[in-house]
Amino acid sequence: MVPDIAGKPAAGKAESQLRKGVLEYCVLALLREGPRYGVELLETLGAVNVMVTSQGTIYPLLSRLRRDGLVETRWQESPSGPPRRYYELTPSGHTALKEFTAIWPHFREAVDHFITD
Amino acid sequence: MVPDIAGKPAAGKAESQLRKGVLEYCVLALLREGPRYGVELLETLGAVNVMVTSQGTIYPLLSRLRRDGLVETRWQESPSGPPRRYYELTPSGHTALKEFTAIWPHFREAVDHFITD
DNA sequence: GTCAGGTACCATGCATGGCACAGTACCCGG
DNA sequence: CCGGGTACTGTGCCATGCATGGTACCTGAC
Repeated sequence: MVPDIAGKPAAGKAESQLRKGVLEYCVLALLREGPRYGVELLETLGAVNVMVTSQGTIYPLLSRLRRDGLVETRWQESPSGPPRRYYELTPSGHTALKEFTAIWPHFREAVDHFITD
Repeated sequence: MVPDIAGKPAAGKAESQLRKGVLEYCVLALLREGPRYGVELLETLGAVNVMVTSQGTIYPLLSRLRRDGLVETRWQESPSGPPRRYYELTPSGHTALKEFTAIWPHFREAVDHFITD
């Protein structure tokens, strides 16, 4: 067993719920710039405080994306260490990402509207 | 049985997941301006497209808020129709709302950061 | 060699929260 | 007294983040 990334011990309940349904699209967005593998995605997301997450979140998420045909994968040797599974956007993945980027601004402004009196 | 608010037949999967963990605080935010009852909250939220939801969402949510001590309620007669249960923020509710409004900007910008290349 | 430690991946089970569906109760007008 | 509108409640499903507990591979020290 390996303890998850050092950082903070995972955020509060609210953050966790916020990530639901967003993490998926953040991952898709990262893949827009080229193939990435699991741990790499985990670290890139973790670079932004509020998106810190764990392997227990990322891998099931990536499996779902693969199951739903939004990404494709291929194994590739690592220069040092075990082989890595690289994830890559499919056309469906691009479409899903575009749909989200279209919705997100509306959602964001809706929340702003209610939160800021 | 009563069909839910006319409007659209509920949005897509993505919207539904986005609402998770946000709806709760939108409701708290609305209560900041004074006591409101269930159907009223439902309509106010529904005025913003992306927040359209149903009784099946609102009432369990309100029950949770009450269970967790974030709101208090009192019954009040309606000028026409069955009595209404009015919801009101407790100190805990105010605190929870403030915590969320502190987190939300970070979250919003994190998503923007990833989504917009 | 072999073995400890780091890297990378995977599977199971839980809690949460939105939602569909179904039901109850009250009030009014005809 | 009864149909329709208003308002509230409960149950069960599903998706998702997360904790937990692995497995497998590689490298370097000894």
